[in-house]
Amino acid sequence: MSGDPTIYDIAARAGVGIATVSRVLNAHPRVKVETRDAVLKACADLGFRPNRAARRLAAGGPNRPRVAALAPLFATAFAYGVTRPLAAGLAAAGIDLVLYDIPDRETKQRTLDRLLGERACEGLVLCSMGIGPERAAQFAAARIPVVAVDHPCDGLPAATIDNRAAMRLAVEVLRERGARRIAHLAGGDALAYRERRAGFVAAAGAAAPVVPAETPTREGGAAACGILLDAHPDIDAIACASDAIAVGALEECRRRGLAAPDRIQIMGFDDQPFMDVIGLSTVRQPVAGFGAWAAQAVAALCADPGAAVTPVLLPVSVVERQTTRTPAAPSRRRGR
Amino acid sequence: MSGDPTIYDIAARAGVGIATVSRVLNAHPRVKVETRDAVLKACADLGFRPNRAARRLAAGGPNRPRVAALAPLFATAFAYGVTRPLAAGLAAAGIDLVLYDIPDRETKQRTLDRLLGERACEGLVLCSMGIGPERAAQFAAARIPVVAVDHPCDGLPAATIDNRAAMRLAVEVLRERGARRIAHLAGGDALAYRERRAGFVAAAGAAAPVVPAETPTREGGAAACGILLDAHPDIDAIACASDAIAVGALEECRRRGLAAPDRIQIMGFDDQPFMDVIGLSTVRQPVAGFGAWAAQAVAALCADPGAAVTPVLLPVSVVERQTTRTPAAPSRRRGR
DNA sequence: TTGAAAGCGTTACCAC
DNA sequence: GTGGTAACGCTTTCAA
Repeated sequence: MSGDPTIYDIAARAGVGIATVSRVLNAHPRVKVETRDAVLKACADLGFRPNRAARRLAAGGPNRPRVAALAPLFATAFAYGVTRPLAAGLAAAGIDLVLYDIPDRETKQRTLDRLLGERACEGLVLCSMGIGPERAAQFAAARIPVVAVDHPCDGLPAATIDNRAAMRLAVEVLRERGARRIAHLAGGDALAYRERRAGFVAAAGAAAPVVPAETPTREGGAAACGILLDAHPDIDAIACASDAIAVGALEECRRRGLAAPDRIQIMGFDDQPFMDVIGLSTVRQPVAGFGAWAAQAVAALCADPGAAVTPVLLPVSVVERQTTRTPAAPSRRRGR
Repeated sequence: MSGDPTIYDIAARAGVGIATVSRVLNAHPRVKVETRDAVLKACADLGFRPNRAARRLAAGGPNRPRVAALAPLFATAFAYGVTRPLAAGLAAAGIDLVLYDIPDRETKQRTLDRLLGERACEGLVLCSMGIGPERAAQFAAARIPVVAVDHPCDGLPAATIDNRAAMRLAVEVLRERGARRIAHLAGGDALAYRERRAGFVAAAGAAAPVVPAETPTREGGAAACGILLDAHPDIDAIACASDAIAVGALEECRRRGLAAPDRIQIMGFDDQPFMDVIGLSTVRQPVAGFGAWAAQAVAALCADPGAAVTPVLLPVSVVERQTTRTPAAPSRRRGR
């Protein structure tokens, strides 16, 4: 009576053999109704749940690999943009995808502990997050390949963009469109946001105003924008750490009667769905490319742990729409 | 040499015992380096992949339930809106979520076959799709609880909305706002779309124009809208089967110089993120509610197959924004 | 219709 | 360090 009940417990309680219990569980045709009911009752009484591992082992099904993906599903559409091609790519490779929403650091560590402790997966995809070297060593020791996406990680193959360069590019475009006093609405602690911020400082100078949004959401963006405009009413352009922040900023500006792009120019980051109809100029990043790369990379590594997976630096571009001034016709500007 | 290689094969090839192979695989400290390398080489040579079921059975880890969710991840944000609370709710219940993207009928059947054949899950969530009675019987026989979301299904607990009534409500609102010649841009074969169409016909009459979009996307919506306007230039309102279709229609109308809401009113369906900033009037459905309900329902059923799970009919409401005429101030209208 | 017993591929304990 | 050898919990013949 220590752990979960097994078919032996059920068999004993129902006064039958374990083979009979198994038959009942598998809806085998030739079982007397009374015995069946007795077994079912015993199952219910004991709260019996068949052990999946034992089942699969005995039944001899295929040993399908499983990949765990950790991502901050959050409010943002980013993780979803990555998830879809990931799911599709893994399915094509006959790999199951177990999705874990990681809202905070603690959940992340707990999830990683579990994955490791229970040997719950044959591969790991990290979306927008990294792991320390000890962790990486643990996974290496457990022979579980790990790849990262949207976040570089020492020693792990990763698909990333150059967030600094991307933000520098955004600032340059804003300048070329006539902006003189550019500010930055930063995101949170995530590395990508910190890099974007660093890129902004590098391009706009240390004196340029930077206001962090409490959360990388519309609400956070609007609030941060309010603080920014109160402190620096003369700002004429805002480079934002994400589209959500940018939309919030845009709303706040409208609320204050500051027209975009004439009075103030606004640049987002991501190019989420519908940003084109909103008319937000933004830095486009290859969201689907992240997912596709991760699927291919982790599948290759699962198939052959020695496979050579090359990290990639995906290209970004700025898409000029209605929140930045027009140089000529709306165009797409190449990135780095 | 019939199936996959086992540790016995590795042991034989490396000239060691299976216990040693196991030690190597688990990064046990006390293994001579040479033996370790020999084992590793044998593993590589034979392409050995440890059997997860056997591992877990022997290691005696927790028998964590697994729930499979089938959803058309598609272009729409709908499935994602459902997925997040589902992932969160299941995680809280200690249940793993395996996500399957179901782009078409064939994939669905194949996936269900696999799930059943391999007994790959302890619970199933169907998003925006149903299963036939035979299927349902198969899952019942396998004692795998199934719940549906956004799609009613005979004999299965489901969370749904009344799509007919919702679309009738949309038509009514449009009428109250002065629309006289209302048309419908329909979605695909999915039941929800068919119901919405039926609701439209019921409210607007069989003579009202209905044009199906090739795909329930912006492109599909724009194309269908073009066809509609060519055939019926006098239309003054369009009730759309989804937000994506509505946005496409809105774009097409703008392209033709038809101003919304003055010349033509447009109503969406879903209330996806950012529809408020686009200003689309739409029928809001409780996307997150679907996911939360499914998590709770399937978790309850996993814990106790006899649990009473009540189907729910979630409320909808129409949100009036800038693509419908204003009655007074923009307001939220209660649904049914 | 049912029971006994032989695996399924690992892990882990116990000797050597 | 390393090799036997019991488990682990279930499915599946094979007889009865």
